[in-house]
Amino acid sequence: MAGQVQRQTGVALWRQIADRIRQAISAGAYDETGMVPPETVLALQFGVNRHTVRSALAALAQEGIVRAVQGRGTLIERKERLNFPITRRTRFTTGIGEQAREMRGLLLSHSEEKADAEVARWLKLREGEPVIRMETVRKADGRPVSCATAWFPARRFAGLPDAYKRTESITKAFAELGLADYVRATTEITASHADDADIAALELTPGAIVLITKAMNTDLEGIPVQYAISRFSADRVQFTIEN
Amino acid sequence: MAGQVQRQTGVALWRQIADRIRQAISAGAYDETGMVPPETVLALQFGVNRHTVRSALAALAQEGIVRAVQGRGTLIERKERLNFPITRRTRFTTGIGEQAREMRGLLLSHSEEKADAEVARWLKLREGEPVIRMETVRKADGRPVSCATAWFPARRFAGLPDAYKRTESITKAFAELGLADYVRATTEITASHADDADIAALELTPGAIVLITKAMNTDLEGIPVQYAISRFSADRVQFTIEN
DNA sequence: TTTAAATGTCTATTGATATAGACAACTATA
DNA sequence: TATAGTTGTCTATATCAATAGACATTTAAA
Repeated sequence: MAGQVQRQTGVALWRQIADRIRQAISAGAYDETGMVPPETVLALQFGVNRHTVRSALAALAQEGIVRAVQGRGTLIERKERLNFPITRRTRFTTGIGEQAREMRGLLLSHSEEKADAEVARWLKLREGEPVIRMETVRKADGRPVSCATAWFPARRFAGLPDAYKRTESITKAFAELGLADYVRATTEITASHADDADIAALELTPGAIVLITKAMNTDLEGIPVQYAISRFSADRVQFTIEN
Repeated sequence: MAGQVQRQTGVALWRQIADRIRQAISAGAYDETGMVPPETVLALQFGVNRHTVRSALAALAQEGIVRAVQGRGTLIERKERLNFPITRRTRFTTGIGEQAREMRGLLLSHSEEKADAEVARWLKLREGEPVIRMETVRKADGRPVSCATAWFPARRFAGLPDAYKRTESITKAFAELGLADYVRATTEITASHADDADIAALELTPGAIVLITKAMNTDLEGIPVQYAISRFSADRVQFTIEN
């Protein structure tokens, strides 16, 4: 963990340091001891005052990632960065399945609406054709991993929101409606700062980074069945593309 | 662009606002006028003082995204994002080629060294075997798009840095050394705040976001020929994965 | 039991961030 | 040529972020 923090960027040093330590933890940098280095050592490493390090550690403690014990040190409570493979067979639950005990997809809201230009383009519909929109949050072991807005052709998938609410899985909901299999056709990936909706849905703090995917799934005949914009906490997730 | 900014989170209000405006610009929110709303309007929208908005706009002006003209308003200068497809045949030059007139890869430095554990794992070498390391910056129409550190098996690709310096392309450099074709095997994608090296190499400002890829290319027999860590300006680039 | 090493708490000071208000300077247009 | 609307600059004040140092408290090991 080399490299210095940056001053006068509008991002407080304690927040930059918190982000770096969080990342180091999830990269397994402190696995041998199960503890973060002492505050004085971190202060030296980052070239800041011990109090600044303490602010960073306090923020991580607030997130439940570390726990300070007077006299002993600062213990690591939790260390995750989920790996998310993107392939033709990308599925949220099975993709992350082995890395977490429990995986849930929660339906926040849904509605039927007319496809705007963008949705129509991705789903290969005409503008104005009916689509189902679903807002979802996906959680691994109770921790929000991503929030998504997904669109589906309404004529083909009436009843999808109900099935999703029951099964908490797109794959299973599709299966209930007679679509046994589907494949990931296209994924676009960008990154940005979290906006208010992200901060609320993913339990982030302002200034956090989100990875954003725009993905289109098709059935086995290449007909689009889903278009989704998903937003992932960059601290908790990475993507892997295997070609 | 509704929603309020958040206070006392370690991220300065002016930076949150700059991020939001940058995003709104790239989403085309102000395409009709080609201008950002007046400072007083933005201040009202975000619920902050006009001076805070001015700090945000100053940061965006520094990035070259807007330009303030006294008496008229704040004009939008730039709102583009290069698309970078990731496939088995991912190549920097041909991938972005159509979206820019000129595409160059510049060799900053190179050296021969012994593979550390990570490089050895990716290139399927034994730790300590000789590898060539190259630091490069890739530019589209003179604008830095990414900087990369790449490793190659030294025994197989002696002379690669020279060939790259001449051709400004990995594909062509490989070809000169007798490797006619290669494929992208694996790509990992994460995101983070830009560090000092990124800021210098990519001409960014502190607080900017970088998309980070760790990629491995193999020859047609599946033998690794390159491992590279590339850092892209998130404001200028997006990735597309076609499956 | 002592001691070293770690976190916890307090005071004080400096610089960055944010607000508030007033007014100057410039642009486009009525 | 006024005038409304916009950005630019200045002063002043309050709060947050960061540094600095001193010392208390707790833990684990010598």
